Amino acid sequence: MKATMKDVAALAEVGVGTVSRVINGVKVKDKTYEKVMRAIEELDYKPDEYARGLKTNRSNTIALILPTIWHPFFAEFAYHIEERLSRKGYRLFLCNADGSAEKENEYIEMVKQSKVDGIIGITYSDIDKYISSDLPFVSIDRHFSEQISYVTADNYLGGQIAAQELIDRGCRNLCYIGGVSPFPNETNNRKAGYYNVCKENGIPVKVLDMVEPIQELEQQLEPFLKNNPEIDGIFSVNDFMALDVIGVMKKLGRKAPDDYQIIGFDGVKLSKERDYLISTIVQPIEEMARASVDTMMAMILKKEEPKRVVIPVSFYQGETTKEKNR
Amino acid sequence: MKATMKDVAALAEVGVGTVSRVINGVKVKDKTYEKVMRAIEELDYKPDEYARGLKTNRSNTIALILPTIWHPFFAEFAYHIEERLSRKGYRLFLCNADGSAEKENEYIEMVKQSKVDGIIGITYSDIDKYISSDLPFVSIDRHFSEQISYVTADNYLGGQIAAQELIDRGCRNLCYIGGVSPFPNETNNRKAGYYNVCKENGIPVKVLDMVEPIQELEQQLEPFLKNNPEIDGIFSVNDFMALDVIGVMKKLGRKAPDDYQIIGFDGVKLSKERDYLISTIVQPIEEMARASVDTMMAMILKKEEPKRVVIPVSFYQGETTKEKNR
DNA sequence: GTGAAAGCGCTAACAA
DNA sequence: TTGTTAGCGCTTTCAC
Repeated sequence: MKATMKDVAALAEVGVGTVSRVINGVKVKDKTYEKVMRAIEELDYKPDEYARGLKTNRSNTIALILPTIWHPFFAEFAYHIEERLSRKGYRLFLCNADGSAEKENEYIEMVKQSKVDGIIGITYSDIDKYISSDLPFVSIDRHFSEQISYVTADNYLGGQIAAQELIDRGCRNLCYIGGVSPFPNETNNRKAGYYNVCKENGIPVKVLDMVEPIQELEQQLEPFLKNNPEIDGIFSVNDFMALDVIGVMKKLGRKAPDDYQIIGFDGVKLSKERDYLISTIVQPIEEMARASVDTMMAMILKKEEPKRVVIPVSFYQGETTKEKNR
Repeated sequence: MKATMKDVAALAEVGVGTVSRVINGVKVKDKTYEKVMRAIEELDYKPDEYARGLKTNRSNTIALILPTIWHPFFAEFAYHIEERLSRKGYRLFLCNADGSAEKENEYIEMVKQSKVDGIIGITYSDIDKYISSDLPFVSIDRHFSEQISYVTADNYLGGQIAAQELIDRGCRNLCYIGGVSPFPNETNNRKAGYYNVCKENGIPVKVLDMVEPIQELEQQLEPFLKNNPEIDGIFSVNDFMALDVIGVMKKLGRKAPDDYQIIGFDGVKLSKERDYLISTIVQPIEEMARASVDTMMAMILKKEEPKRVVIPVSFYQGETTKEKNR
């Protein structure tokens, strides 16, 4: 039988209010504290979070809504979020929206009645309408309105860096390969930053923008790459896309970094111990997770206003670009 | 202001008990049902899970304890677990134990007072001592005692298949590359199955077993591979290890599948859409997740006895083994 | 500094 | 079939 606060109070010969005070770190007489702690120990008492939550309307739980945990970028993000939350005594609800706006909203609804203290979300649909303003919400990589906090990597800067690094390595015919989503998102900024630096340097830049969700990727990629053999530098919207491009190029008998150079985006790693897969613009995922949790905590604990956090990115020299000449 | 059951009862002009019945699907008069539903709609009423949990001692929440979500195998597993649980109206607590027995136990403790309905765990320490027998627990890939359910892939079979496939492809000097953990686990069976098939066929088999946690992997791998140049077939304990072996072999100027052949284990994919990385023994992760959730549900809902589930594995022909001659 | 008591929103037993 | 009511285990006034 699980011990309750009443049992503890009885054994320690105090009132339940006093036990509650001890649990919550409210000052009591040293002697009383001792007695209560001994009783807690003896009975292996653990406060019931549900009874507590019913009273206080707090749950020490954050919901994390992701497109899918089955992707190294989101998995790493979730890893860091969990790590920081657990350090602060918070639990994590994991929610895979699975690319469906419907499931995103279902989760929002579910999570509301689950009494979570806040939501951290990488979401693609128009979620802001469903967020009540009193539930702290931190959006990753997506800017809604002034009412909603967001944390994002500096995508525009990333595009700029990618262009500059390719140019510095001798590329003179650049291209961008990405997708267009029905929902506005930050990846457009990657393209814009890239494009502008190309223009400033008078470098021609071709663009392949595929409509998402992307069907028959290879059938779109192959003719584009075949018809534009002059391309010697590629920036792709993310690392996975870059892997696909590399695969198609291999079929065409071209190999990076000798025959062309390519830079991805994200800085995906298969696990903590493994390295980046290719040359890429690295998003500092751990920092983003830290910023998200800090922002969340500020909103929950100090009732602070929503914040906007933009975090710089950096270039990682992998095996798909040449060493830079100095 | 959030609506409570009392508000709904008042608006519908019924008692709270009736509202509760409607919510819980207990039969009431059609007319009454209508009235209550209209009031629920009108007030946008959502039952408070905490009040409900306090009363019923159920939470509709399962804890998933993993070494780390930041690994494609665990991420895929978590993905499928979440998917199936959410379909059944359950929520998922994500817990990264991070390779520490301490953190595993902390989570067990935390989760107990969080009133989860059950725990699904891929754990490495001696967790069984801390599991009270009344909390449903499903262990993945690890067999504790008769009191505890487990779901595992058929690791022994996987080892056998790996040996047979290598032999069928003309390999005559095999080796196994893996690690030894201080905690007993199922990977030993992979090795045993492999080893036995080699013996039965009179094929010599070298073994490199590194002590976990593995330090300076390359410094152990390189001399072993260099000193045993006759090796033409390798089975490694998992896909990541295989990638490391492939990396070192590349340095030594040897390439799969022409210079040697290698088979991994796990069937890791970077994401749902992407393919397996190498030739490998595929664990049917989705099936394992399904079996785990089904077992959990049977224990929670029907109070069934613990179960033992072993699921077959299969070979995937990737680019690190030759086509089989027929 | 501490105990007594009200009540958070719900379920389930009981009575009608 | 339905309404009334007693708590689930805790926090938090309010007196003392």
